[in-house]
Amino acid sequence: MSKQKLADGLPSRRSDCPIAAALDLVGDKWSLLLIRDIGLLDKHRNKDFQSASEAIPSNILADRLKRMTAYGLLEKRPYQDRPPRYEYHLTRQGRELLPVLRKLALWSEKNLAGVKIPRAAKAPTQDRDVD
Amino acid sequence: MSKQKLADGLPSRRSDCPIAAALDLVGDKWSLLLIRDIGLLDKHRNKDFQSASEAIPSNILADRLKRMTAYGLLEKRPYQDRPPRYEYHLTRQGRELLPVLRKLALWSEKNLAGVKIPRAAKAPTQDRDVD
DNA sequence: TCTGACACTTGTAAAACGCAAGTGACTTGG
DNA sequence: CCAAGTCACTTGCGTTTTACAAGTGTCAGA
Repeated sequence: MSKQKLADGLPSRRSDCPIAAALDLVGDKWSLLLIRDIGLLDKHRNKDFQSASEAIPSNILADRLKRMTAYGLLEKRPYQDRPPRYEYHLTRQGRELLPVLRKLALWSEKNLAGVKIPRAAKAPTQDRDVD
Repeated sequence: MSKQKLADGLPSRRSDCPIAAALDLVGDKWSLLLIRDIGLLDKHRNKDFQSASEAIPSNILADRLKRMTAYGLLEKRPYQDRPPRYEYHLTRQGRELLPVLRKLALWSEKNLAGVKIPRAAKAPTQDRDVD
C-alpha cells in the first residue's frame, strides 16, 4: 500500500502551487483528521486513533502514520521498551497545520447546518495563532 | 461515477466533527484546487480548469463541478445561449473557503522547500479576511 | 500457561481514479 | 451547404486506492 515514494522522502509535486503542494501531503480523507486527533484532541497512540468517532481502517491508519512521519509532519517516539511501543506527536511543521484546521472548523460551524465546534478542542498552546 | 448521494443533497457525514464534515465535502485531491482556480485564479470555465498546471482528468473535473455545485459551494451560471454554455462561480459558502486556502498556502510557503506564493494570487476582494 | 492488550499486517472485494476516445450542439471558413 | 473546429461533457475500461475482516507477533499479568 502507498506505492508513493515513502522510503526516500517527499512525493513528487503536481505543480509548484503552494496549495497543490500541501494537498499532495495531506489532501486525502484521513490525514488532517489524524493531525486533529494529535494536535487538538490529544490522542497519540494507535488505539486512541482507532477510538475516534470516524473509525479509520487500521491499515489506512498505519499507512497514514507512516507517510506523515516520512513527510516530517509527525514524529514517532517510543514510550516503553517491552513490548516496544510508540506514540505519535506533531513536529513543528505538523503543529503549524493546526491554524488551517481551525479555519476549516470555523468555516464548517458557519456554513454547515448542525455543526458546532466543541469547546473541548484544546486551545492553542505554544504556537501563537494570531492570524 | 460518484455514487454518493448527489441528486438529493449532502453526503452523510462521518461524524459531527466540524473538520471531518468539511473534509467530507472537499477532502479529496481536486476540490480545493478548483476552489482555488475559481476564487484566486479567476478561472471559471471548463477549458480554463483543464489548462491549470495540474491537468485534472476531464471526467473527474465534471464530477467535482457537479458535486460542489450540489453541495452549494459553486454556482453554475449560463453565459451564452447557443450553444448553451455555463461558467462556475463561488457561492458565499465557497468564497468563505478562500481564507482556509490562504492559510494552507502560507503553511506551504513556510514549510515546504521551494514553494512560493505567487503575487498573482488575487487579493481578497469582497470578503474581509481579518482572521 | 493462558488470556488479553496493543500495534500492526495480510487478503480480498469494492470504490475511486485516470486515461483515451467518443458524443452532441453549434460556429465558422471555404 | 458542407467540412472542420470548439467546447463541455460522457463513456469504457484498466489501474490504484480504500475498506473490511481476519490474522500475526510481542509481551504483561493472572
